[in-house]
Amino acid sequence: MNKLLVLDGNSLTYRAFFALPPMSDASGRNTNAVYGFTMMLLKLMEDEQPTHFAVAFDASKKTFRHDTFAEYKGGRQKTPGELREQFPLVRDVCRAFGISVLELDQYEADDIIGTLSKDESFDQVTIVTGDKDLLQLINNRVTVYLTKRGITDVEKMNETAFQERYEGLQPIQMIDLKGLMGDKSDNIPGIPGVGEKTALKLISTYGTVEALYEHTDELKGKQKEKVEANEREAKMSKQLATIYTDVPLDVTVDDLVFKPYDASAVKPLFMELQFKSLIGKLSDSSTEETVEKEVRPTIDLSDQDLSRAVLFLEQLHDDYFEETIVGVAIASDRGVTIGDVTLLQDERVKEWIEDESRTTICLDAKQTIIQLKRQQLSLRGYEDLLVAGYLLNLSGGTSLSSIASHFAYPLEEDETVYGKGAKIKVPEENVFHTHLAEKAHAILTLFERVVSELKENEQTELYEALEKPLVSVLAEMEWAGIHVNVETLQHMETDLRERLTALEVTIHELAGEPFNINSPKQLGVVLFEKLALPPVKKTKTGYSTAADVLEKLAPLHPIIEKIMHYRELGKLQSTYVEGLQKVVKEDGKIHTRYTQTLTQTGRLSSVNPNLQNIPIRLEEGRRIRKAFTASEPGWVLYAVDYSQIELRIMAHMSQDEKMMAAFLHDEDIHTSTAANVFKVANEEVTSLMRRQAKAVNFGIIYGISDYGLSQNLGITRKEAQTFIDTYFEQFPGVKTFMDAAIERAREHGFVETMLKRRRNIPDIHSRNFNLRGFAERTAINTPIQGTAADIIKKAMIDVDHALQSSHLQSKLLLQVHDELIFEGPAEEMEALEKLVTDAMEHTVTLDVPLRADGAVGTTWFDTK
DNA sequence: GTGATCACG
DNA sequence: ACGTACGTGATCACC
Repeated sequence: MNKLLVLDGNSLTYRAFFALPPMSDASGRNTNAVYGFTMMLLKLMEDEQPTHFAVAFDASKKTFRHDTFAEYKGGRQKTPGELREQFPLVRDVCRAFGISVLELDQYEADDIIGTLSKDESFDQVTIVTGDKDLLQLINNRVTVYLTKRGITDVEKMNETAFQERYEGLQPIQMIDLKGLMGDKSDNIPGIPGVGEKTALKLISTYGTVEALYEHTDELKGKQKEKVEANEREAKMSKQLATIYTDVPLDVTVDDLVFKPYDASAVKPLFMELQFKSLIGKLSDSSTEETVEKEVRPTIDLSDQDLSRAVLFLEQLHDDYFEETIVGVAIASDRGVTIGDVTLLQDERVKEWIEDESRTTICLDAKQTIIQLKRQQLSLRGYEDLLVAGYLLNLSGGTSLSSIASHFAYPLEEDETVYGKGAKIKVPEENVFHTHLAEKAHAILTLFERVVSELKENEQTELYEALEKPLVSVLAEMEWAGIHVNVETLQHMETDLRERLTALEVTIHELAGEPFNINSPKQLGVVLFEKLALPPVKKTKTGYSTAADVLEKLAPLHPIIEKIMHYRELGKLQSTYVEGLQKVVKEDGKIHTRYTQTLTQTGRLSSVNPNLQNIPIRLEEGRRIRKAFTASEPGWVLYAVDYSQIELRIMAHMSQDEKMMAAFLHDEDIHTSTAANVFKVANEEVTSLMRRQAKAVNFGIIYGISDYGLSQNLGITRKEAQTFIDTYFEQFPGVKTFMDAAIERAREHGFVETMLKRRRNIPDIHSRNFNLRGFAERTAINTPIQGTAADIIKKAMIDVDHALQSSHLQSKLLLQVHDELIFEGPAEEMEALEKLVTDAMEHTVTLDVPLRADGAVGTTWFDTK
């Protein structure tokens, strides 16, 4: 059986050139496109095992198509010199493998491929290209492999796949489709205003362009006009798109026979091109022993140009306290060096990393700093692509791939290279090293682009003075960790286990049967079917058994109270008592990781474990905090939080007179709000009035609605609405501020914080009531929550500077949104308290004062 | 992997 | 009439 493999040389070389970072050989020739093409070649030879093999190239001069249409392929970007000079090398590689190189004056590679594909001496023909035009050649003998993103990945298109993609059309109808829709990249005009959708419809109705023009009387309106006015263009476009299959090739089938290649013929060329890692892939096993394992550095580490270069440390999972480094990439304008973790111990590399006079561009500087610390290396001058990209508030989150796609930079997904889930692994060396090189090069290129977009947004200072310096502050906090007394947790575990077992027995007795209390489904059946309690609320999947529902049911059955208690203790046990013990490291500490590039508002988040949601509201849970202590004998903890920071920001931003006055007079804000809303003196405010005013104040920050407030206070919507109306009457500045925030979002499509942090709010114009309502509340909440985040971040940097220039040993350990937790020698506490509260209260100046309150304790529990 | 629940600011 | 409070992460059950 004859099997022909034919490659579109131009298309694949172009693809490789743009997909790979620059590479060069010893004599300075560019080789990235040759390298990519060669990888593809090796893979195809192995996968396809062809009996015949050819690579077709475009003739460099004009083709017969230009006689038909002078502007054919007009408006194309000139081929860059760095690419043009690589074509001869690509041909050399083909010849070295014994593959026929075909090109012919006046014809394009497409036509040569078309002609070969029609030769019935081949039982099977496989065409590899990035050009969809070639799909017209598909039939039961001919398959087209289209290149996808990346180098060696292809999409295999046979008749079935084609019809699936093009709604039942025959492959040959591709030319009719092109006739109508044209092709921008080849400058084929088609019919203006007709795109893929319309073209597909017309061709599936009439079959061909010619048939369409015999039935134009069946068309209507604008479409009829457009089609009729462009008959000449459509027919010419079809002609241009038609691949010519009678090229006078002077090769015979026998000329194309492909035999196992002679590795000794290829090896010298690979040596010359410095494709050392590819030599190992050649089929002759005798060559393998001579291959050096390491990828040869293409850049010189002592080079001056490395004053700004990328250092990228690859991990398979994100926990940089646990994960090993699986690969290292160093990239500059001069090229890329790839290695494994041992590269970091190379003396030249070490010196380079620790050189304070230079800047290291990182994808994730905090990850890099911590991983280097684990290797006893320290990194000072850094840039952080993810942190910078985060500030652009791109849709789809912050990642290398989202930043790449924002700038239309092609990059293979990690998932395609490493796999996902349980099967995630480092692929074979070539694929892996290519991917590392691509990523490192992407980081280098994208960083500059992000920086210039930040400048356009006036966010340069936000990055330079806030987010960037915060990275190393967070790294220090994470590295320090917080000490946990595991014995305390063990005692709680035993105690809770007994109480949970007892509760479980009681609940099963009350239910009359054993069931899994932790299963909302089973619990729903017991409560609402067996015990016939009234279902208050439903979820998508069934009855709701959430806390607010249980609260309403509590008076109806004694089991409810037990379940509520069981839930409370169960949560403490599994999430905190057991969960925290699992993440205590050998040093007796917990090292959380802060995510600086996740939230939509600018807050941090904390993972593995989350130390920003340690219980405090309920006494039972609050005891968890007894396990958190200082790390040295004689040291204590100090916790300090901003008092009402969000409402103070609201007062400042809204300039509401009454609200500002309350803070300027240092009044209790909820009492003051209550006095205004209920129109009584401050002294006459009852605890119920204060509680309700507090709920209204929270509602204000969240972008209030009558429904939300009524749910929170357990009152009717009407009553809630009355509260809101009275509130806005008393605080008209707040109302004006809220309306203005929504208006700003409508006008600009985004809202901003005090320090120019941005959040895009596309849904503000939605016709969907829900989405729009949500967007409006976001427009109100984000500037407030986000400004609070700006302020505490700035305070952290100020505190860090103040501590560094002091004689104090105290360290910042944790941040919990509006609260900072420190540890230090007991005798330092007075000085620390002064230094910290001073920095926090004066890091920015608002039109109302900022207040920070703190307390010292031997455990976190005691800092109250 | 998703949804429900609940811990925090 | 519509059906929500803003922002997170961990655990469990269940498909």
